Amino acid sequence: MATMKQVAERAGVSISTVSHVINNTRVVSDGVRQRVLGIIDEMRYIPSAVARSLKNDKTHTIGVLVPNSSNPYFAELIRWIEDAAFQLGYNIILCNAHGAAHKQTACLRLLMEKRIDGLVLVASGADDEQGPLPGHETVPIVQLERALPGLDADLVQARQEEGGYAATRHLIELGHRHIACVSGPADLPRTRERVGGFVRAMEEAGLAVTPESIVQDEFTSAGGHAAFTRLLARPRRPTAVFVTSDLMALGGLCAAGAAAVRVPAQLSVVGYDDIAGARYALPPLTTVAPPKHDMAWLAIELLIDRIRGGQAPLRNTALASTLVVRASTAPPQ
Amino acid sequence: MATMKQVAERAGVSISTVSHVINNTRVVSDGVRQRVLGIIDEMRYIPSAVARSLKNDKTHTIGVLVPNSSNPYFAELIRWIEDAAFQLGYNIILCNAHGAAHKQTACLRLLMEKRIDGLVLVASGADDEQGPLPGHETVPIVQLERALPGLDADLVQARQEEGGYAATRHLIELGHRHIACVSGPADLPRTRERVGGFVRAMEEAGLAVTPESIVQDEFTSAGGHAAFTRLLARPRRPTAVFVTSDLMALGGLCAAGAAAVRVPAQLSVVGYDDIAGARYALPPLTTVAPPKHDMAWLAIELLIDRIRGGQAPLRNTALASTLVVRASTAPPQ
DNA sequence: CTGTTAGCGCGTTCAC
DNA sequence: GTGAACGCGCTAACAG
Repeated sequence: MATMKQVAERAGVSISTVSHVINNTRVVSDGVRQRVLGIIDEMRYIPSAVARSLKNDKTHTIGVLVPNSSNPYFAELIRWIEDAAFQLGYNIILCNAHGAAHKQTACLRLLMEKRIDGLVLVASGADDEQGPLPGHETVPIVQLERALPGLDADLVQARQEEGGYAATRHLIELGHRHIACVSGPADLPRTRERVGGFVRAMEEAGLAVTPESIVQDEFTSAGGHAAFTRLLARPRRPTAVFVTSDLMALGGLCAAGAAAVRVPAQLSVVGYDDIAGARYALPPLTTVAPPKHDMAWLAIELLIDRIRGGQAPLRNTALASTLVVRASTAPPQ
Repeated sequence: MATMKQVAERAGVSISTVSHVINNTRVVSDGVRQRVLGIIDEMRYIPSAVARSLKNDKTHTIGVLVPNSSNPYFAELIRWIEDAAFQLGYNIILCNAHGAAHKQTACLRLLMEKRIDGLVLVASGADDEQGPLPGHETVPIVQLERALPGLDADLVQARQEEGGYAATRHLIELGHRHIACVSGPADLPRTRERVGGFVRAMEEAGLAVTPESIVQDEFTSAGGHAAFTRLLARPRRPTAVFVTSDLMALGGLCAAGAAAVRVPAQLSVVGYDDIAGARYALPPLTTVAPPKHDMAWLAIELLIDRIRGGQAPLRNTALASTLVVRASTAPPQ
């Protein structure tokens, strides 16, 4: 790979002239400029961002650390993050923490070595297993979706509790009285808040929330399938279910189909996340849609502002989600 | 952020001693080693991979360029790629080309500036709009899934034609005679090959493939939905459909449900890709499963071998896919 | 308008 | 067992 020095020699000018031609950082006579540009092209010279980074102390690279990038919800978020970052001149390094706080720490360490300019963190693991984050003091962090207990960093999230509330209200307004909630593991904050919204709506409507109103399982389609299977086997089935994630809800719809329970005729289902698959589920899934695009952009804009030295006080932005009503909900029979 | 020099001063040793302590690259007396390690910890020193890269001409970073990372198929592939790369000591920079060859070129240019050690390329755009790839001469490339016409690089793929053939055979063996194919745009090579397998199986079985046997639309759930809607409105409906992607098939199942066409009783459906959503579709989707995990690992291993200077002749590996039979296929009524 | 030069943080050769 | 010094490719301050 050609270097600036080689280009300079070949063009018969100094290194700095080449540099200035490339960066438009001072006036260069047109003749020289053309000649240099020609040589650059001819030698297929590509400037080294590595050397540039060493000099400027900026890599124009943002780390993105998520629990699992193949989860459709995160995948969609990442796509918008990449989009926003790229348009603003940044690349992203993607890491999966696989739900384990220790792997999260290991990834972060590597990202710090690579001298990322900033980090978008969608935290992994339960709160109580969080270790210290290497390098938090030196690199701006924006937390997405979930706040880590001891971490002083900007936070962009959607109002989870409100979403759970809206979803449950929707079911109540349709006339449902016997409503269950299928949720992921209780040690994940987002899940907990969504369930909180469910409980609030229920109590507000004077509907009882018993321990068996809430069924827990893994935060996956398989988990949703299992939870629904248990739920539907009960002697007294609910007429509606609020599920704390679309992935689980999709698994649930599948289980309902297998059990010959018709949705929404016999059972209404509301999901959460509005992943792409929800729209084409059978029936199309009513769900709570967090503003993924806006969250991603806001997170990146916030982060880049910090990277540029923005000293605004810590921001904690909670965006509103919208209930998307499709065909999986209807009045009870 | 602390530097090696600062650590050295604080520890009262030379820079090179610190370096050797960190890299275990020569014997250091135990007392000094411990002291240095202590200071490193105390100062929260983290070595700079940027400086290291400049020196060694290696970034331990791999570029991953895909059409759209939020597509579940690519998302799953990326997850395995990240996994493999991380375990072998590499990070990935993720870029979306959004199906446009020119954006692909732009991304690649940036990746070259960042001096990625290698590139995993899932090519975007139609063949005829491909421009030259900046820096192909200097950086090893492994193509995944799809070969670019003029590009001499290793290729890892799954046998598309064979998959289309197996899917169609499955339908034929179930007793179907009137089989349609719903495919993505014909200018995408993968689609074309899958359709090729469909045609071969049909002809081999003496079944006519007429122009109207093949319905084309966008490579999305919406496209699949639209294609199925048109297909099901025909006076003489097929009894089975081979769909060239799960995303389209899922949209198709949704359309079938809306048209009150029962799957598989009235219509068998086979998809392609085995994305996570296929397993929990309604009914669970029979589909062709490319070995995503193996493809990702093979691609990364090949790439890293090249990065380390491997001079083996160009490898073109085509892995077998497996037909996963679920509940969306059955004999015709 | 152009050239010279001093680092950026680190690995490595050579000398002690 | 340890240190001094050079250079990776580039930017920017300074000099002309």
